[in-house]
Amino acid sequence: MADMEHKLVGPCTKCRHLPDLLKQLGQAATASTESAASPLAAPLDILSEALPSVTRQVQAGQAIALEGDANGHVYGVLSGLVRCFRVTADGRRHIGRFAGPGSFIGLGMLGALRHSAEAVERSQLLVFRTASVENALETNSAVRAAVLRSMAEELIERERAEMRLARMSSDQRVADFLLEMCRDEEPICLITMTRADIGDHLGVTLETVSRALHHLVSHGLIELLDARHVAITNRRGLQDFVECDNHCFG
Amino acid sequence: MADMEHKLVGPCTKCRHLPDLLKQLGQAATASTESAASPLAAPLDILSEALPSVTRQVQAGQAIALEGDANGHVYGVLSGLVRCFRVTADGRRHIGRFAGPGSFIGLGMLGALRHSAEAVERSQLLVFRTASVENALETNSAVRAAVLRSMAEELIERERAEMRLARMSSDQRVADFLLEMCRDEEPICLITMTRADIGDHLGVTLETVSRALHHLVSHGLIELLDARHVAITNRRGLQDFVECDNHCFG
DNA sequence: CGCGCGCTTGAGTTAATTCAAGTTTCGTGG
DNA sequence: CCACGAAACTTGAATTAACTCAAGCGCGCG
Repeated sequence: MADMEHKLVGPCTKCRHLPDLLKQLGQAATASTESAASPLAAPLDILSEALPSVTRQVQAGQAIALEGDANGHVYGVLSGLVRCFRVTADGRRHIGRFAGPGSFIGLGMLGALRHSAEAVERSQLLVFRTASVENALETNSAVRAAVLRSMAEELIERERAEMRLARMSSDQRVADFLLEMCRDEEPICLITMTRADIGDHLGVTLETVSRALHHLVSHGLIELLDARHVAITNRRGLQDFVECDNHCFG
Repeated sequence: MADMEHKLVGPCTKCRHLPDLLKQLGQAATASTESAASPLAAPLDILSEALPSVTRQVQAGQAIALEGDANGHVYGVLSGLVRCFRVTADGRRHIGRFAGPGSFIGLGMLGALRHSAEAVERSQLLVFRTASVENALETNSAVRAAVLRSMAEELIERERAEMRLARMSSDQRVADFLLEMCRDEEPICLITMTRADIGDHLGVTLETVSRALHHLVSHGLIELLDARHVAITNRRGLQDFVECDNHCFG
């Protein structure tokens, strides 16, 4: 308790007590403002302007869609986080991706949804009709570009995940996952999913995720403020570790 | 040239000596003719009719494109097999996919190619200019549908690969891989890639691939006629094994 | 304040790897 | 056409990374 105190403050409740650590890591909060002026409008913005949609609010843990659904909806994530997963015949779960703000679920689904979707945390969704998206694909050049771009981005995301699964040690998988989740400069990152979620995404057990996180801590690459708050204290080191040969420490 | 001649007779040189096994497995050679009447024209056919292209012949082992290429080409595989791979900083290779007839390489590449490509066996390619594909996307509805369909199919392929990597034992990975490679009814299948290729695709070592194949043999699911010729003697059993809980035999 | 879920940590086990021969297959040149 | 060498494949033995099982802790929620 007492030793936690100096760690607590920032974007969220916990982080508010940590201005020193923030400064020490030297990331200006103002740096993020420039990203607002994006060169290309975000695909989700384009779709929401061009097409009719309804917003939907879902609570943490709530189901959004089920694998096999052919109800003809495409979802855009406005805020929060959604896990997209499948369950195997023997009951194990694989989380194919975590869809954060700006991501789509159900694009190019070719008939039926291939993953179930649940909110990891409270999330806001934009719901489109698949038919209207497909229609706009024919008539609206901006929508076309947005959809193609999103699909290509999803492909890139999957390729990264594949590389992790095929070629990395558990420690490296967790390290790479952290880098993917905490893409912005902000060094303190709130991990809203559980260890089991992370494990089911990375193809390892939840115990292994826990151990890997602590390995990263003990090598000075990250700090765990509490179970859900990770400070990336050495981003460069993390990146090197992911790309490096010796997969696991000591 | 002359050595091509004898290949036109049957599926392959080796298989000609195995008519009894073929009959025994009871797959009528005529069954495959119906697939010629496809409901939708194949994406590659559509592109080749709508766009200018040049054909390119590549020998086994020959490089087709390099990761990072921004030379603006999209490749369609007419015949043969192409491995699409990356090499990590420490020199290990990951084969993201094997592109067979009908597959595209470089669609939706968003700037630069994300994988190098090499022919596994002698292959025929159709080479398009990326710019002309992108142009047709705007003006040609059939091309649009074909490209979207191909991208969606690639996504499905990757998802299957991901599931394998994340959730299957080495025996199951190899079993599922065989099912993916030998999709047609034809029970005897020529595997043109090496064990190392398969291993680099499935995220296991080449020794493990070899062992897994022999496990499958000893459980009566497949037969190895020689190193490269696999007979799927129990397709249903293979499928069950892939979906089943007990990942590995004995 | 207590209960439950999520997280951590340890000990023993196992699947897959690494290393190391040995064998087969294939292509090439004599 | 055969012999040779290289590449691919197989198989075994020892090692190790990750898993399973199990216990204990801590935080948050009712």
